[in-house]
Amino acid sequence: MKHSHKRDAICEVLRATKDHPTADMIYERVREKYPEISLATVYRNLSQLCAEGDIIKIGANGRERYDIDTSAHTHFFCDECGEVYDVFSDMKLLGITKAENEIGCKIDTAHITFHGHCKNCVTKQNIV
Amino acid sequence: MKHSHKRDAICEVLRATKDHPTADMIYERVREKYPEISLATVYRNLSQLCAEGDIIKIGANGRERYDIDTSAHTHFFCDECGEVYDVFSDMKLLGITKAENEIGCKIDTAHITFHGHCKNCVTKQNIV
DNA sequence: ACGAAAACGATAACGATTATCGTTTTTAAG
DNA sequence: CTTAAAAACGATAATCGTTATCGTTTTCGT
Repeated sequence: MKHSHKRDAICEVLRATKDHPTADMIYERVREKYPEISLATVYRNLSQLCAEGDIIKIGANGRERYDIDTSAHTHFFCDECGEVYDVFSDMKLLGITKAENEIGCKIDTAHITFHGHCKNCVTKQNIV
Repeated sequence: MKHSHKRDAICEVLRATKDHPTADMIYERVREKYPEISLATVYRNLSQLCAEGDIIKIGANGRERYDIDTSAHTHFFCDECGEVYDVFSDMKLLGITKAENEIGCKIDTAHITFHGHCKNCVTKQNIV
């Protein structure tokens, strides 16, 4: 729960945005305050923050993104511009028990992600 | 739709299994028929097959896996042994329209993946 | 103030994937 | 069957995101 100055600055960057930045986006933004910071430090602290449950990692085609909001919510990936948005509406998934019975497993979590076109990209399409 | 011999062999490997192999698992298996095949050829053909919609890629922590079953189904990832299983039970997700309204987007697809412990690993835990 | 522990920066290493390029195989037309 | 163009190939270099190493610096508790 105790953070170094640079680790704090990384959290600060994450708190200041809703765009789910990648490691090097975070690196660039922290450099405004700590121009000497190393990319290794960013990665080291991001791993640590994940391990301690302070942030979450959301994988998107080979590139990890980070979110400081660890509450239960869903992510929407725009396939046009690549942006990632939070969705806080409650989602209900029916059929989990049936799935567990089908393959005899114990399902701990169901990960739901949406893909499509965000507000901006939908209107852009309308113009074209 | 027309395939080279090696591309056919890759499809054959995928047709013969339900374990969603990674690129180098496929490489090893195709080598039984074509010992001289290059890993590059495996990757090249997998990309092509994906682009043509003959197979699908399912990303799992930095390592891609491939599935020749392109019908709508869900995947279960065992967090203990790393196996990936198919789930064909129908799933119903309620709240998509609410989510679209919340952020003003057009949701094309909802990706659902399950995580937990598979049959084998659940029983293993009981012994311990 | 001092020693241990934690954090750091630079950079090498890593693993998965993609790109390059010269050679071989397949295909289609004559 | 020959031939020329297109497609596919193998070897390997390159790329990209991430992790590991290591010697130095900073922080923390006493």
